[in-house]
Amino acid sequence: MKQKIKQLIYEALKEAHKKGKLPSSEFPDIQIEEPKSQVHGDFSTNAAMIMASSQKMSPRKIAEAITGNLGDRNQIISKVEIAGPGFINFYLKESSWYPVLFRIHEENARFGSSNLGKGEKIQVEFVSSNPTGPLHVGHGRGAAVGDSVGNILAFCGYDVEKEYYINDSGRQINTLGRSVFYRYRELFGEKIEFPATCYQGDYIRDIAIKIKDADGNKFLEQDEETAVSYCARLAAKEILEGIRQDLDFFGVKFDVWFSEQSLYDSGKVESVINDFKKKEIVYKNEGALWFKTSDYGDEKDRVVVKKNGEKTYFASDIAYHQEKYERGFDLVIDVWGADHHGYIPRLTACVEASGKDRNQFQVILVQLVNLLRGGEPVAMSTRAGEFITLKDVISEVGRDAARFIFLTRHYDSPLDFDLELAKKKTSDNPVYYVQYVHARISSIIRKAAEREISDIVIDDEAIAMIIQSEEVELMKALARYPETIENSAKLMEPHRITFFLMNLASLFHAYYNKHRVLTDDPLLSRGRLYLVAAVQKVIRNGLTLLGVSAPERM
RNA sequence: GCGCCUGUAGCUCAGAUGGAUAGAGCAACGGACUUCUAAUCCGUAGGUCGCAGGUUCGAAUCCUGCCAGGCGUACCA
Repeated sequence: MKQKIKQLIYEALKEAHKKGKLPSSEFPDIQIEEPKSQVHGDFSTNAAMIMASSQKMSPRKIAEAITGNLGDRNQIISKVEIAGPGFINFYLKESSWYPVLFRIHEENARFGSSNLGKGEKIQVEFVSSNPTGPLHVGHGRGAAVGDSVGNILAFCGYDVEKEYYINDSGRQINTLGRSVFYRYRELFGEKIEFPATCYQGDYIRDIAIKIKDADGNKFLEQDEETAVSYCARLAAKEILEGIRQDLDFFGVKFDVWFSEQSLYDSGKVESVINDFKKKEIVYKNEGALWFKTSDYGDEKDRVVVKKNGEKTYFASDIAYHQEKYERGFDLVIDVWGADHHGYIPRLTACVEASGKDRNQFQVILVQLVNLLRGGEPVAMSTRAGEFITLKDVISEVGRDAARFIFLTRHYDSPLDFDLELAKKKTSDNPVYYVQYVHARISSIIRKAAEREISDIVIDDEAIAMIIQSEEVELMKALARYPETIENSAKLMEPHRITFFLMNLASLFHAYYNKHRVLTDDPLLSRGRLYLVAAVQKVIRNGLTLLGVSAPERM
């Protein structure tokens, strides 16, 4: 709709110039806005004000030249006025919104999709939690954001792959193995002072018990290194399986599970380091090998190989990100917890060193989640192994509520997640508010079927019945959906969709309370049913992008 | 110290690329179910957009400085 108005204005500008009303034929990019207040029309433009200096005319004179030459072939405008310093306000006819409804019914689940991405290959990597313990709430937020961003980008014509990076190599895995091994020995009555650096959670003991049940005391007789390494492999596999299940439970699916260890096994890490040596962007100092990340804007250089010969986590990260581009991605998006933000410059450096542009790499930093219960912080001590896992949260509040709440904030701001609030089935809880719209409309459609108006079809007479101001507001909101999706994709901000849905829901509930859809007048009923069914389709469409279900009944 | 993020109603937060009188929800108060689901709606009240300058027709939004909070600043992951 904005585009249509914009086009009309440009045509008017050309026309006015042809008639000699405007001296310059240079027309800048004008903006069409939806005024906050109804008294300023359905749309307004600042075109006249922007052009004041280039046309060397007063804004009001320019505005007159525009309005005087406005053509309206499709008869969508009911009134145009010039207001304030030179705004031009457009008032549209109710009927100008009807095509939006036609499109929604025709495109249904595809409404709002686009070819913005033109098939560009994007990888979204998220969660990527170490397989040393279960997922917690923070991972849940990352999962909800990453999954949804992936959905939205795919909807906008990008070729998206979702990936989970498994940190199954290095010291933390060794620590995991030792943790399990100590618990295992304890099971045979050995008194062990359990190191504070080891993982404390009960799940470690559970794995030890499994090993004991399967293999008995076999590992007590082997040398420690072999036993630890076995425990590590088994525990990591076990925990990763749990993570997969939790994510599945949360409705998050990955296209690829990528193993860090595989980068070592294939020699990729080694070859990247050699490559960097050849390019002389790494150097030796005090026995360690450093990457000159400061040449690429990092505040200082970073170690790739430690003095003791061990490779740092950064080493495999360099290899990993290079490998991503070799798979043909035009853009790589990493979703990280905000506490990792110091890592961005050094990874940007490695992307640039690999010959890629720095804007082919983007990081979404998701802020912390504070878990509350009834307004009080929930004690979370990883060290003592006392924490509420993502699985606990989902079991308690439900998948839909959890996912929706994670997306009710810009990822940039910290989120308070209140378990009591998330469980509440009232208007405090926005999920149900939105889902309720879907259920209510489903109910209306069922009732309509009983009255044998099962086919939601439309004709000119029926649709012409849609004239109430609440109905126009609904249509205006629906018309905004495609641009909401587009902005959400461009900025990678799923919460824009969440807020759109809450707003649409609010308009619908108000309408529902004021007007009946099914009335004694069949024509009116058909028209309203058509409108309401469009609302339902858009609600379902949006919820799907967020990974939330759209129930028929509640 | 340096870097990143945040500061908008009592609380939790929206306000992309500057637009007209800054918006929701919760909490408070008062109303609406013989009618398609009251998990809903309507109304009232609530503001120095952290502070101070600057840019311009016009600033919550852009620039500078300051204040407050969070996070980071490892040969940890």
